[in-house]
Amino acid sequence: MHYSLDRFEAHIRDGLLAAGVPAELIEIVAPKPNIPADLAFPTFRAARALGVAPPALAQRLADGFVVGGGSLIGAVHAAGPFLNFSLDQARLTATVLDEVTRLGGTYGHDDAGAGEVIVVDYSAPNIAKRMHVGHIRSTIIGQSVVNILRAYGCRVIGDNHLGDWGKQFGAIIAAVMHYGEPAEHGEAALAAFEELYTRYSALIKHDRELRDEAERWRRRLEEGDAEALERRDWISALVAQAAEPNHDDQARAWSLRLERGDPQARALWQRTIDLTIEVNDRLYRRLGVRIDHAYGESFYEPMLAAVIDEALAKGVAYRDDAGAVVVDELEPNLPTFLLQRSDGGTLYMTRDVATIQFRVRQMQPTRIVYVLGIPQELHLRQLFALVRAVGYATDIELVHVKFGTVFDQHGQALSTRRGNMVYLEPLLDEAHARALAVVRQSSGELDPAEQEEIAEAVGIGAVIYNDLYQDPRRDIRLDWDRMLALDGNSAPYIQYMVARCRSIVRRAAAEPGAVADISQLTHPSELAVIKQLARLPRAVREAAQRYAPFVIAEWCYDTARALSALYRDCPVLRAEQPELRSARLQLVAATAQALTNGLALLCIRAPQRM
RNA sequence: GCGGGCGUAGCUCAGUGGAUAGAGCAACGGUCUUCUAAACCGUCGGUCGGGCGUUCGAGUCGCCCCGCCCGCGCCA
Repeated sequence: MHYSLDRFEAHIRDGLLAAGVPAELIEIVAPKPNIPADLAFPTFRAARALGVAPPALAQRLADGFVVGGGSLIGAVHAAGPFLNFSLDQARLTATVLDEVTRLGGTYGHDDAGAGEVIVVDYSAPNIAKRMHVGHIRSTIIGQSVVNILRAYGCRVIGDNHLGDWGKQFGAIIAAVMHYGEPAEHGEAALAAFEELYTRYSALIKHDRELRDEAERWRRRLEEGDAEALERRDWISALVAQAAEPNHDDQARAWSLRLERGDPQARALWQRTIDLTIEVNDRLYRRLGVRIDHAYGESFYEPMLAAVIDEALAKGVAYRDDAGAVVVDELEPNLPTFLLQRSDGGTLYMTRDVATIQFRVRQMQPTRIVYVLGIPQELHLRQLFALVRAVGYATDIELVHVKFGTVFDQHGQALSTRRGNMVYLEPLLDEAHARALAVVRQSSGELDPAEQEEIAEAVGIGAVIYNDLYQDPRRDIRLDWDRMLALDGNSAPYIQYMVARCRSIVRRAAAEPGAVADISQLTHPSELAVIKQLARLPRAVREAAQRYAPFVIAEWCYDTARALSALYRDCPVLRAEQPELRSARLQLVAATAQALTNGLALLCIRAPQRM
């Protein structure tokens, strides 16, 4: 795909080559915004190689630069050691408006990623739990990365690696066996499951404390401690009690029974999966999230034995005295980890290895991208090292798109037990409610159903944008006002600008228009918007290469700001000339289109009215 | 201890070797008889955590410190 700025850069490169600058010394950069140029060639390196002073070289190149016919280069001038290039504004305007109008919803999209097949692993909520603010990160960042990679031309397969297996699920079954199955429906049922899980975890913790205490006394007894000797009988009873199968053992036992197909365990397991998916789907729809597959950890159970055997056979892992399968010293400074528990049960790691093997066989990806939190970094490093060592994914790029942790307003980790957990559904409802209050105030004339629709797009857009507008590696401290902000650098600001454009276009449609004369678009505010539109394709490429939705968010925000200057400076419907009015109308329509495309990559909808 | 991340305006953040380091929020002051005031304009605000180095050029790269966060075998 060759967009206008690509041709501009190509023309500059050709001109420099023709002037005798060797290709390897040509470096074209975007100047700082305060420099009155669109692209620049810093001559330092070339000047040194050619044995002249940089300003002299810049001047010589500027004097002799040949601009071909039809070129997008408007002006070339030396500024000290820099050779600055400005766009031919009339040609740029014509080209960009043509591109946006012609491509519509695919303006900004590319074919540079063609040939890539990328599996993106994201969202991955746990079964029998509600999604909370922590999950929104993987879900939203993941979906946006998927959208961006698709726009880049890659074939993308999204997979929701549900947490539906392992000892954690064994604990849920054990808890249900202990307390009985919740009778509630929907989200309330998930909350009830969480409650059981939390209570059961407390029992496990209590058992562990008991075991520790028994161990302490046993040791004191061994050492001939006087008090211990006196309480000998009590201690042996304590030790015996601690040695009994406890709640943790039961959780592990249930995870094993589940793995081995126990009908009772499987039936309960299936019910909770169905329940969780039903509840989560509603949230996904609100967030504009669609994930192609949801195989889940359980799907890989039949492949695990072979994975373990192969790791053992290849000498990458060994079985220790207790029966656990250990992976050791794959790389310097890479901590040892397990592939199988000593009781024969499998682990997160085991299933992740099988998952890679399956994806490679089934989907033949060129890349697998994990959208996972920073705390999982070590796990992924171990996983990647292991599959390389076993030879499962030798020529496949394995990528960790990482993001920081969400903390509460005091910097404390979110936890159900602390009572500071923020769940996704109430968060979205709150965002909707706040947006609705503003809609009612400023768009009271619209009918209530449309007000609801706008509030949903705006409120949820605000929440999504809050998660996508910055580099995701930073930790986030929860701040409701910022998360639900409806002004400043926020989705509602951008949506509002789009709505203004559409309002103008709507009003204009009522009256007949003249033929547009886009050569009249010469106001600086008009040109600023046109240049912004020209930059979308580059933003898409950069975002795709960096897995960075915030690059798109930044483009949207800058474009919206440029638009607001246009709105201030250049009346559209009351333009001085009918031909100018039509030209501005075309520009405004193109801007709304490009912004809508950008927001779509972020899973944010742009309402017609606000 | 080892490994990873972060440190830029009061707060939240851009800035991926180039020119005078930029936004938003907050604060203060202005702008609705004129295409939507969820907006716009202005003011205030910086030893880029500290040091040394590499380079024609460092917020950006390397090394050493300081501070905060995270992770490091039978959870996921």
